[in-house]
Amino acid sequence: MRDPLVPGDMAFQPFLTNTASDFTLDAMLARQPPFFPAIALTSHGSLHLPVAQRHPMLDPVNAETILRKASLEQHNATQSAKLSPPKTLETEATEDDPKVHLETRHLWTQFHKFGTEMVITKSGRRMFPPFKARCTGLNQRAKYILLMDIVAADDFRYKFHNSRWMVSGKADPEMPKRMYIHPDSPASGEQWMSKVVNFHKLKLTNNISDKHGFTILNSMHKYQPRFHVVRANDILKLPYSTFRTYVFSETEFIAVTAYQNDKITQMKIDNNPFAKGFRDTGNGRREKKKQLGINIQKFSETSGDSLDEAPLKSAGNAKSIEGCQSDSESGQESKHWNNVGQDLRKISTTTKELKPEPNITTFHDKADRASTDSLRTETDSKDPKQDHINAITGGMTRCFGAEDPRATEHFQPLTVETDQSAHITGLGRNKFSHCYSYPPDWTRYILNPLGVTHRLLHNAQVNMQGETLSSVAATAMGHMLMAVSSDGVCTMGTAGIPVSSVQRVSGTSGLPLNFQQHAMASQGLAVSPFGAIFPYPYSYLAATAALSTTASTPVHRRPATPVHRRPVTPAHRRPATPAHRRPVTPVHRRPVRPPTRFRPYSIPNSVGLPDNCSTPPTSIHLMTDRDVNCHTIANSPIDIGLQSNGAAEVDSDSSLQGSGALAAKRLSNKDCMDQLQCIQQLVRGIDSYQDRDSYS
DNA sequence: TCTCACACCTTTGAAGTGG
DNA sequence: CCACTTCAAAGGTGTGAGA
Repeated sequence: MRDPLVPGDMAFQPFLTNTASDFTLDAMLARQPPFFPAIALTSHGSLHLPVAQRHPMLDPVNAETILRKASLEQHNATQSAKLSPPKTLETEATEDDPKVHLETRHLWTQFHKFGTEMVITKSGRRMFPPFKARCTGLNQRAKYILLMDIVAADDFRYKFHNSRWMVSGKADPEMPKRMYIHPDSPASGEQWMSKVVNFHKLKLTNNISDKHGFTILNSMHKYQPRFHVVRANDILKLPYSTFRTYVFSETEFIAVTAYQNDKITQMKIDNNPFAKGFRDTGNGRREKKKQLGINIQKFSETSGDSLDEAPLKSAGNAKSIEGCQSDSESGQESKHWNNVGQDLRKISTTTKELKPEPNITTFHDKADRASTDSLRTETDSKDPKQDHINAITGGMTRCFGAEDPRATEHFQPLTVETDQSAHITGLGRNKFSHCYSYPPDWTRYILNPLGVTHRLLHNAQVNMQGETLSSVAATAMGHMLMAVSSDGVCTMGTAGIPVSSVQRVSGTSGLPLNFQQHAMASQGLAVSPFGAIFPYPYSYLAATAALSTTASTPVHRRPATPVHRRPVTPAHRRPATPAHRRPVTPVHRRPVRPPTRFRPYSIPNSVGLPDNCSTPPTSIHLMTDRDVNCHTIANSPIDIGLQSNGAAEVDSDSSLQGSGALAAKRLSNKDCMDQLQCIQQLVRGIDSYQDRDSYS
């Protein structure tokens, strides 16, 4: 299936007029719908990103039918592929078989039961529950880049009415899509598998002009996070690398600017440590509120009235909350997830039976943490094949609410590969890829030596977020990552694709994700000129160092103590300052404080450092049955070419990471260098614009 | 429906302390 | 020097008033 191109459906303007001639626009338009929003420089030199318009809806019924058929076809194809796996240039030693387990599934499931809501603000909010995954089946020596993005789950706008989410109309125009690269990327499979991959730094915003690289979402719209595993030892190889996409249906959520469902609010308060102040057991306003409520209730009881609802949280629940409390944040997550992992290891080896779905509901109400873990694991052990069958035959549920009967656990991977041949041939694949936002011909643009302009379009977005990005780094990442987000054809893994997942991702109403403008923004992540990725505090430093620009205070930091802060440390914090201690004056301290207090988000050093591992290496293969599994059918021909070009695909020498020598080695590919140089030249113009803007 | 100031909380890491 | 404690800044959270 291929979307009809509707002329004028989306404004498509070249970002820089002097490069417009480089862009094979005609060829692109002839083959596929445009992907990019119109981007223009304002008079101040800042970038303006109008919201892209949508493609007219396809018939939802047709779309579903096609999706279902494509999924079944692909399932059959992959089954036969199992019998005779295709030969690729990958050696046996480097083969991998990634499986991904959603570590926070129990939380997600709880929230999903009531319709997960995610608050989005202008300044950006984290996701809660956090998206934490555990990977297994990776090649220990190969390097991987892990990414996450959030796509529209359907094409509707929702409203919360009568305590349930209802469709309230057609979706608003989509926001520019951005992908978040895990800050540790790239890292070896061993490193990824040795810990839980946490995407808690991903932030959501509704600010369309966001410059921090946060993921921009529309309020009151439903979204589906996706997890991508890209086998690449260098960020520059992303567009040519094999990558797989994993969708967990329970991570679907609705973006809101204010919570609608009180149950969700309460669950967030109960589970998010940062919201501890609002717990009934805390000293926050909620307690006062509750006290007030109790008084009212007492008054009501004494006066013969009764309240409809008992407090949501029982004492037992509070116990559970405390157990979950340490789950969330990075400081203690290692310990916690180590514990969880141990629990899982204990149980997962013995629970292989398919458990009925109601267990999920059951453990919601369990106060005892062990019980929750146990039950969670039981649900985790569901047979993935059964999942697949259910997904195929179970229809396409679109409901999303407290009465959501779906409660599906679709963990079959969506394998997305940059198999060029698949772009051109294979109608079935194209069908699917189409539905899954990977334009069939994308690789051509990656290969197209003249295809610089569309990269710049995405450079624009990368540069937008970044005071933090060096021009070269941003440029390199911009085009590469954008390429990944749109790259390749989605082929299905051996296990097939859950229709409902596809449906949600692509939009049942027929919205092809081709129309979503993916731009890899990575939320403050930057790529060094040599390909290493840094979190933005580092990138800030790196950028200033690399470009010798004047350092400015990062915009995301508060320049001074906020007025709303208590000027004096609370008494409970300083109850007994020893008299023998020298009084510390802030003036004495401050100059010493570095410009950023962020701890470097270190490249996982868990190799050989088990204490830093969330689980010991011995546990890495002890995943439950329901973890997703898929096979690589083929690598991108481009990828293969690069790999065979002398650059070490399996680069286990992490000590060289980011070094100039390694960078030179990595960039030995002439094409790559040429592209980079070309982009560098073109982006200088953007930088000058930005500099002028920042100093004005 | 959204924005913003706010109180309350955790996280973080430098400074301080004592053995 | 090292382990530990203290403490303040940074930043994450839901609330609630107002637009």
